[in-house]
Amino acid sequence: MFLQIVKQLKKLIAEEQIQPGQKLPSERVLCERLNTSRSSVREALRSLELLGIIESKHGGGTFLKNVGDHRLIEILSSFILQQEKTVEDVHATREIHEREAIRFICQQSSLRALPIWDSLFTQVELEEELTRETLLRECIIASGNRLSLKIWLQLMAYSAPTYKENIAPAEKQPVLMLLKSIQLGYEIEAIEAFHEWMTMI
Amino acid sequence: MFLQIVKQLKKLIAEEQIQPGQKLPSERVLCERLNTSRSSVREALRSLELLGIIESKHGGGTFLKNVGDHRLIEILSSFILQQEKTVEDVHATREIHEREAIRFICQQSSLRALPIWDSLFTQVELEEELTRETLLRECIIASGNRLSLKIWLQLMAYSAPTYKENIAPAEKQPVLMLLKSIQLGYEIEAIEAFHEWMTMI
DNA sequence: TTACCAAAAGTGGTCAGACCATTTTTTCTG
DNA sequence: CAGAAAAAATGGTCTGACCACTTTTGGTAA
Repeated sequence: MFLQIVKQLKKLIAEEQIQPGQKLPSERVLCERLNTSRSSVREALRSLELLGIIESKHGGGTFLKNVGDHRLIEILSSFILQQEKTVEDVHATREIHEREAIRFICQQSSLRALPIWDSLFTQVELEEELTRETLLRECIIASGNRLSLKIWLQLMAYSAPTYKENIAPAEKQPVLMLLKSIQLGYEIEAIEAFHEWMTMI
Repeated sequence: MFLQIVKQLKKLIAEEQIQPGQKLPSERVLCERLNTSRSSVREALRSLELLGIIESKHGGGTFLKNVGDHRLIEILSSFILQQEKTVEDVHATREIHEREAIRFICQQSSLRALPIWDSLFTQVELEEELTRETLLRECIIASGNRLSLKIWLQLMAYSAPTYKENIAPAEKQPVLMLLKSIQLGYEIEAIEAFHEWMTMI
């Protein structure tokens, strides 16, 4: 019956045309309309909340969340990680996503034209605060693959704290090379600069 | 507190070393051990059940399910895969892992020497049963990154049924090229053959 | 002893009610 | 009309109860 209530809730959301951000009927109303008890309704609601499909505010109500905010991929990633998290594999897999993002950007001239590259270039030159994590995240965001980004974020959680530190002056050169190569579409050079920089850690 | 209980349950499963198929403590025991009420424990359990992580049998108990049986993918598809972009991302991410596996193998002569390549080569030539899925899986297994394999297996669950079909005679050529290129360490050629083959679908 | 069956205990499924904390709405007061 | 106080609504938690089903236990008969 619990799964049935989840289905009924999905149906109700569709029928009532409840949009993201809007409020769902209260728990007490739901258990009347679905002809069940509040406990059962709550079990279904909490399940949907774990998935990030809805959000409950104490005293306020239950709201439908934005589609993009779903935590499904996050949960999926965290479970895949839990099974096999050999440190080397986590790093290797994270780098897989980083390298492919850079490759993809080099191949797509439209992505290389994004204002982000100029911005990053300037940041490095001016020695503003910029971490490895930020830089790599921007690369993957620019690649436009949101799933890859979500997976990378999960993998990143395991990586060395070195990534959270600001980029040291000594590292400026390879980073600049990396950015310039990406911006010009030099795939091979970008990946090599990327490798060189990665192995400095 | 509900999310906290989910965490505590995951922790408990890890600490007690409960293996897939084994029984979890009963709801009444859990709410004592976690110092909470049965309702709260049930809300957490039902959430994990919706994800397919556990399974409750009426009168029997609650059991930890096999990792492969998780319904994460199923849930994922029913909730977010309705969006075009998301589907594209899944395929793109799967191909990221496939390409990087091939690249890595090409670069490591020790991996290219694995007997699996001769075996696959023979299978294609003899027109034995061989699916795209099997072939790609063998590549990723050979790359030695178990985490990448796990992620790929999850993503593979979405892919077209075409992957489950045997490789047609017309496709033999690019597949042979792919295998030969990998075996010889011709990275560029391998990836191009791989692309050519992928786009045939 | 062994096989079988019934009773008992254990367990998840559902429900009802209560109380609390917080937010929202209404009402009252200046 | 504005602001504050009261009331209502809402989610969060807990307790106890009963039901349906399964597992275990114990005893009885072959």
